[in-house]
Amino acid sequence: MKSTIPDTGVPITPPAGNGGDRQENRPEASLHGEILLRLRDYVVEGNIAEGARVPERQLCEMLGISRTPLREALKVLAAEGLIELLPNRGARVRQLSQRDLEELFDVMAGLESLAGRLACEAITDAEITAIEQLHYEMYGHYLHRDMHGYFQTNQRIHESIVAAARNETLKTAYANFAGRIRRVRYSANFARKRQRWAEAMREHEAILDALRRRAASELSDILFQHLRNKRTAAIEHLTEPQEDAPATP
Amino acid sequence: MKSTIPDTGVPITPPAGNGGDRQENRPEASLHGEILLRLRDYVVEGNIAEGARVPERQLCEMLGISRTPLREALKVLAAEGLIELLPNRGARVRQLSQRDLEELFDVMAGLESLAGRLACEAITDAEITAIEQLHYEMYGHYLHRDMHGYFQTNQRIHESIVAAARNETLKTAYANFAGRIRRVRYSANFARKRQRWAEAMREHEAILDALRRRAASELSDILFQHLRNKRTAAIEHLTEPQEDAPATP
DNA sequence: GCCGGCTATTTTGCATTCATTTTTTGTCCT
DNA sequence: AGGACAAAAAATGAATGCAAAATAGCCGGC
Repeated sequence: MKSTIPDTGVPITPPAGNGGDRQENRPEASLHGEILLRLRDYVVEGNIAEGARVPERQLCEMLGISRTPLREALKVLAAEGLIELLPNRGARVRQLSQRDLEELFDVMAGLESLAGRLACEAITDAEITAIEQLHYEMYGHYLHRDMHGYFQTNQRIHESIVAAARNETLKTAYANFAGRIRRVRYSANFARKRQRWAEAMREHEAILDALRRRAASELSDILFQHLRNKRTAAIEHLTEPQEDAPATP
Repeated sequence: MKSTIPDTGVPITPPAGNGGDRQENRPEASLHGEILLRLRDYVVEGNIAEGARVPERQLCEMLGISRTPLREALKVLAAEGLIELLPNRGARVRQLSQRDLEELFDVMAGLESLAGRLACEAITDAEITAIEQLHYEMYGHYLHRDMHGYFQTNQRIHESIVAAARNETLKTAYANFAGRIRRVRYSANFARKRQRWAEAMREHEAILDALRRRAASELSDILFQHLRNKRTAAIEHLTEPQEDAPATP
């Protein structure tokens, strides 16, 4: 796997003194960065139908910019897996097949499983307490059949675990994959089955228990299985959409 | 988290019939795709010093193209984490701190751990046999103190496990993270310590054993720990570079 | 002699323009 | 009327041009 770039004979070397360089990390500073953030949200929120062709022209006037920064943002979104770029035929919102979803869920499961493992090494008692708090809050939502609140709190719990892993790289990757799935989650709220719901609560209790004991391997297993079950519920839901549980008033 | 894109009132909908659309997945078809592949290899192979500023101008004439496709490729590489783009100050090869490396290794560990878990569900006997074959081959390299061959075969084993997981999404993510680390691996070949080497061999045997028994959780644990140990060896190596084991004749 | 401010040059960011490719539309022929 | 071909229209891909920011070079001051 050798690089095919013509060697100019001029080795590229650093400017000899860039150790304590300031970083200036503000993606929204440049226009393409701004565009990237807005477009990403726009896509993740499901404003564009799956597989819909998105003419650059139209997006340009929507955003009030020229095509150059837009195209740069599109390339990045494609790299992130949110859209796909067909040569000479424009950008489309990526169509997720059932298989894609399964794969995504499994990867998410792996990442959360990892997060749990790492969290056991670094999490503080205070953080555990905070998660317990969220857990009770979620339990309340469960009792009140408040799906929306339940999901929101559930997400915060999982995010807390990821945060406790003290790994920014993991956190970023997690956010990326979560974004890809969120598109689907927006249109279809799965896991509405009562039975699955109760099961999830029990699993969450097991998670907390393992976390308290800092049982890394065990927590890793539980988290993986928990996400695996979520996956199953999600796929089932997509296959035969309707179920019980009326929408909250 | 609401999108900030001005709503033109015109909902974007798909062209009503794009189910069996042909896909045409050839990244190298377009120029920016070609550039992307070449630049990525170029960076991964370590041809540019860490933290080196890379003027667009220079890269353009190196590649014989204009700035537009180059800039698009740079944006993607930045999204992949290989380089970073400082606003108004150009692209730099991403400087990996020790912490970054630790994080990357842990994420890799998580992904391989996941791969092992999934592989247990889907791997065929033939695939296991193939991995055993690689294992013996690697053992030969070990006995002959052939570091290069050892590493190469080692890598093939790990790739085989990932492949056996039957998850393209995972495979892609794995390749991405591997690329980020490979940069470092190119400049510094760690894990040269004899003791660590022997340990790694034992771990590999345990991996094979668990794989044969399709013991998912167990394999997951072993793989994670294996990568964790690799991480430790790598970090140690970077801290105090030299050790025993002379270069192969 | 060294540091700080000012100007000139370089470099980046974005818009615009040019060249292909694709898609659409219109026409002709069967 | 329906389909095939061809030309027009539109969209994408890449190059160029222009404004703003950053870097470097220069001069003066201390």
